[in-house]
Amino acid sequence: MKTTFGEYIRLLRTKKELTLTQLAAKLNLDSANLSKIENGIRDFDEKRLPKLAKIFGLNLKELRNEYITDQLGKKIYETNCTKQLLKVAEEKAEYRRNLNKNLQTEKAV
Amino acid sequence: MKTTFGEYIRLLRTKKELTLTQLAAKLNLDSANLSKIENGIRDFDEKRLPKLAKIFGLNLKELRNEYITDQLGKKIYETNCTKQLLKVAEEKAEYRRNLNKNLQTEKAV
DNA sequence: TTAGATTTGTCAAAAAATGACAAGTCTTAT
DNA sequence: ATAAGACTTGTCATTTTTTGACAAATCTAA
Repeated sequence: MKTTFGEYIRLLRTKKELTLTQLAAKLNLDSANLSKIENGIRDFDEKRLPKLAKIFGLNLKELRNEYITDQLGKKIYETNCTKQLLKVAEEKAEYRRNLNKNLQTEKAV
Repeated sequence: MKTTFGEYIRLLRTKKELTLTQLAAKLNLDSANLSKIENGIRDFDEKRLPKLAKIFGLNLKELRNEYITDQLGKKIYETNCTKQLLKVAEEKAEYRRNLNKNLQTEKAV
């Protein structure tokens, strides 16, 4: 998937020939806001992922992966983060994972 | 730098032998909150980066890079994003950059 | 113990995200 | 041309999240 999450939703929606109003109703949200989501003006709320998965018969885990990569991609884009810096960010994530691991073993003692 | 941004601040602060109260004053914030920042309970507010750079005689751009890699690293950590998914996220960032580029040229027409 | 440094808890204020609705544009069928 | 439906845009109240501020606790060294 090399689109934004909003474009992805639009793709799913049009393939099923649903209108904004119809899909919005299924998702419990306003069609105007869904329009903004598809157009990248607003974010899709993570708590609706299970509903979205169900509506389109998608695997929730995979959908969530689409979602988090979109979120991260957006942040990478917004911060103008180069590949080089992204590597540093990944190392810092790794560092946090280790911090957490150490906390766990500490607790065990 | 393979520490969190909070730890980094603490490092800078102790190297200069400043107390939380002293540095907090220079940064225009509460020492209790600075403590939380150093301990990773709260985030450092981006708008204070220029002040922070000045206080410690750091290059603002480099400091900002430390900051955004920390922010991204935190998000990568929190979302349990694997390296593989991170690659996807980077591709999506690239996609957004192209979207934006096309918008610019469209405007020109 | 006491003083200073740091941490933790809490709450109000500020900021950001979301929901809701009205009014607009755009397209298509008649 | 216009009427209907689909979509977009603007705005504002509500909700949620983040931040600032202060009190009280703990910790540490003299």
